[in-house]
Amino acid sequence: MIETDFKAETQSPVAIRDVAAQAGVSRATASKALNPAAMSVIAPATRERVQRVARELGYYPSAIARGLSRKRMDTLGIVMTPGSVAPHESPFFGILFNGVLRAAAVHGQNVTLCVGETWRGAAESLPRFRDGRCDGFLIFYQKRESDLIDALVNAGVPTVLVDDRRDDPRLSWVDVDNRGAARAMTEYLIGLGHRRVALITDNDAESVYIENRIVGYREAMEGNRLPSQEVLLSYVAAGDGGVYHAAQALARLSAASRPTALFCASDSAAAVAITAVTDCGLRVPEDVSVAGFNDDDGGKDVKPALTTMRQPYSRIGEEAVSLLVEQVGDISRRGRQVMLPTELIVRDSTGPAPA
Amino acid sequence: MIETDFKAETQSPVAIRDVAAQAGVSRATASKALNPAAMSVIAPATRERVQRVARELGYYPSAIARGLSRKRMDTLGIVMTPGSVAPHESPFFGILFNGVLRAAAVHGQNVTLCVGETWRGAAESLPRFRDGRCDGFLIFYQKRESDLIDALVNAGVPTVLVDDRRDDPRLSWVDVDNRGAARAMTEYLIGLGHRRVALITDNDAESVYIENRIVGYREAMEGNRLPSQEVLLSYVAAGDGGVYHAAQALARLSAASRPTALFCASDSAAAVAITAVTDCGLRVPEDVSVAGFNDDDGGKDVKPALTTMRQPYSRIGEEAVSLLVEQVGDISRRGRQVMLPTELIVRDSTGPAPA
DNA sequence: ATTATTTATGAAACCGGTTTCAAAACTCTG
DNA sequence: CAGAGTTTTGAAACCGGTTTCATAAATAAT
Repeated sequence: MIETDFKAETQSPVAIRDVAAQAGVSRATASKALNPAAMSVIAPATRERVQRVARELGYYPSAIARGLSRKRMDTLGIVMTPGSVAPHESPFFGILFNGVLRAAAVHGQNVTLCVGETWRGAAESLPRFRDGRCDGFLIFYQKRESDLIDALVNAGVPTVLVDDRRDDPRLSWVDVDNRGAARAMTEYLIGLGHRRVALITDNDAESVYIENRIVGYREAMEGNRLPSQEVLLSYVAAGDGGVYHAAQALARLSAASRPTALFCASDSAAAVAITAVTDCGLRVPEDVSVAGFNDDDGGKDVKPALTTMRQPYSRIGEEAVSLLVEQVGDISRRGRQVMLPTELIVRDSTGPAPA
Repeated sequence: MIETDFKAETQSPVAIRDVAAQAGVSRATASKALNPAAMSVIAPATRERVQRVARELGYYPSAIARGLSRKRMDTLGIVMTPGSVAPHESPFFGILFNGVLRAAAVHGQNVTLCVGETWRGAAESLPRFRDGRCDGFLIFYQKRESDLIDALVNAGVPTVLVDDRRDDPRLSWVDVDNRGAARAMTEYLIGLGHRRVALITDNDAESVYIENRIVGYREAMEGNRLPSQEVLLSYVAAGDGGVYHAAQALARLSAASRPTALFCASDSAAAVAITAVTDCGLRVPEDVSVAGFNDDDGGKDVKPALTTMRQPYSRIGEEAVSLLVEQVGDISRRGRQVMLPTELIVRDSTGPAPA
């Protein structure tokens, strides 16, 4: 056991009682004099005296004590999977975080990271989610079978999902129309004359948003009476060179059966696909068009610059926060859904189908 | 004002007093029966009864109440600049986060994000750092003039810096030897026969780690009696096409004065530089070698695969956490420094200097 | 000058746990 | 079976704020 002779002072050693004593008022008065909401009740002279004393004494209010009494911590939790900050997903998180953090600041909310150590079996992590630290939760892109969401919603915990449409009417979510966007991208490629458009995903259909992109792709292909051609890679397989190999396998098919367009479910997958195709001696976009999704991975810097579907990540983050804050204030306001528009960004990696 | 008829239940409505009452014991006994540390003091029969009742009632302990009484929240704060999750920095954060989160879990600590809204003027954000929410702070790569670190250290708040060596003996930090690593990379390029090695940074020397990389580069150049050639771009300029233009400007110099090697201070900068150089009709690495730093940006997938200096991000995160946890337990344990080794990863973007 | 109002303040309870310490209930000894 | 020793338990104080409500002080009205 470690012996210590002086204590850390994360929490200021001067409490409101000290301020009150020094200013010659009661704790109640000091509290009111220091809080914007109740401030007006206190006589200006008293208020200023208390505030001055607080400053002089170096008083820092305890968020914990306040939280205990107010039953509100003004803190939002971001729930993420242990591996969700994996390298190839991180650009996305970076951008989303910025939106979330900015919006949270506007609403006067703090943000904390909550890692659910296990996906199935919410029971295990529920205590950490219900310990009062957070007033509500933002859940990003969960696997379909996760029971954490249900557990939280059933417990009446304010929760906003950042993920494609779920059917529980008690659940708030915000996302883009992944299905429509994937359909639009596919239609765009078909419109360029491509007949063999292959889909490569670097995340399997366990994620709802990927599932919806797959469906959107199929709708477009079927709507045009074209056969679909899909390579659905798991998250890990994709990170492990899977995309490269898949793209190369497709590129090596005979000219008659080789897809003339590759629709990748993420920008990073698209970047890899371009490399793979080029390595096979084919040109992008002259021989094969390659399209991405997200517009998150510096697609401008890829060569050729990536055609992709832009997600309004900042706005997604902002909307999610405001939906959540609303719900924290009044739980009956849950069950609202926001669908944000995507934007087709045409750059140089796609072109007319080869004659 | 919004009227609400039923309340959110982030915090469980059943408190320890309810468990105690239902189990027919006092709050004190219930508390002990439920806490691993004190559990052994309670008679097995009583303990089990209390635990069963707690389960049946759906009791979730309040971290807030516990924190107030224990004066410990078991929470570590990660301090970051508002823009530090910018797209081109995010891969790095993603990786670092993983290490931090994993280590925190091992130590039973929660992790929260703290955004300092302003760099100069710690006074402004200090209240948020001293409100008791976090037991200590992890500060990532600060600008040199930031006074937040001093403010925290002076206040006796446990703090660990993830950044290159600082001189305050009260400060704990962990980082790689940026100076040595940059020197090693430069020496490696010189060893390949390059005489004109240019340095491009996508962050100006206000950051200590960049400053040290610059110094390391200069040491190597001067040590070999070679003139240095530096393009130091600010963070924003770099994000704004600055790296591309700088690299292209260098590539367009006459063959006699053109650098034959580009040492970029980050992988993303290196990736852009490769594109820029290629766009000028030069080949990498035959005409110009390009090296990166960090090994964070999927350098394997860049074409040609990037030679770079790998940072042990996971270990950095883990070391930082354990240094901090140690300090939270005993503030006198501050002032420890850990320097981790980097590793030169040679891939295809560098080669012998052209004859 | 007295009473009615308004404004300012503080005593006390509360939020939901933990911890200390004394008392109560056992278990052993002799 | 008394007395000593050990194990269990609970009353009460505490952590540091907020909030309610009654009272005190100041101001206005009669």
